[in-house]
Amino acid sequence: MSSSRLGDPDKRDPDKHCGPDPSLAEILRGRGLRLTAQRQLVLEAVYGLGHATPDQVHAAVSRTAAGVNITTVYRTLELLEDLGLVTHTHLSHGSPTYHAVGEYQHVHLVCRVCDGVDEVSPSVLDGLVKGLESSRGFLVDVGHVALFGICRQCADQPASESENL
Amino acid sequence: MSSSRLGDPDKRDPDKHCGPDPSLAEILRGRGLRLTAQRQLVLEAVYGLGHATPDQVHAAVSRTAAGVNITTVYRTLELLEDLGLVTHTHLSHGSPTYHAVGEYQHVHLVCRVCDGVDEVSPSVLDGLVKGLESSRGFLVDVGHVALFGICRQCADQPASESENL
DNA sequence: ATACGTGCAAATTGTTTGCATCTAT
DNA sequence: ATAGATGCAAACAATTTGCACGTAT
Repeated sequence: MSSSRLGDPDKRDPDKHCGPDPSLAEILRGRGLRLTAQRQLVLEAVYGLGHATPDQVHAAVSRTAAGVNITTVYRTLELLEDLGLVTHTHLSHGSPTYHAVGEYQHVHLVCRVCDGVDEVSPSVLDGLVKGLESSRGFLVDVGHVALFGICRQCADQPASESENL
Repeated sequence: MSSSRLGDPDKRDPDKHCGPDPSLAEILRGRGLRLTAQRQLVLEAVYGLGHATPDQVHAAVSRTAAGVNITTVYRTLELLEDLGLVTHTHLSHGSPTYHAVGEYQHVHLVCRVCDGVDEVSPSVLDGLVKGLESSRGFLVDVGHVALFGICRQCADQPASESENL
């Protein structure tokens, strides 16, 4: 509890993400909310991790500034989602996966066998999206698509030696 | 709640599901496992419900035969999944959703606003599936696709009066 | 008769809530 | 100075596990 060097927005590549970190303050201010070290850290963690569970975000944040409570991570993720800076999806079991909005969009390919998560361009969905929009009026949230199945490696293997991670 | 008519495989439309209920016994036997009332009930519940959480399955089973423990439902769902009779996906938050394998395939359209779940034919995915298979060698599990977005009704509305279910 | 299955309760794990304290503004 | 934010602990909810009893085979 000495002087924690928390107020450090650009610990990582500033141009690595399109998310406007500097504007976080403005967005918060606009709502009468406060800019805190924790909020910057959580947002940075989401940017840096690509996609991560609350627990993983907490771990990442803790690496930089120990003492940040998991409760705060939950609350902050919820807030950031409310602010439109991040969203979450459910890749496989358990905890939700958060990722930055505005981050380059990608579709998740989750392998049922090895649990690996791959990413592809959302353009693969173009046809599908148009089809559903015209036939059902359903607007697909391209940024949140997760497709489950079997990846090439696991499909090739005899399905028995998939014990290794 | 007197004599529980447990051993009753076709309480519902026998041709409503392609899942071979009668063969459950054989499948179990083949593995040295036992056919029990609970297992039949859980399987029937999944067939009847279309897709449901463990809790909903438990409720449905309890309606027919009170006293079946939620623990057993969990264990049985896991077993049935292992046997290849059911699978689960994650539609929105929380608990997983189980549904029968072999059931007519369908793609879920989950509305972020009203939380409604719609279904469409997997044929809408044909192009996508082929594309991913050739480009990535990824075999999409068509039966487990959930697409999130906004349904027609919610898209039309001014986004404020979406309070009604 | 015997091993598998079930129910019950306790243990885990993930997430939320209440409240006193702390701090950005 | 003051309302909002955080940390801590307790409350919750969902799922899993251990174990003695029950039952399909």
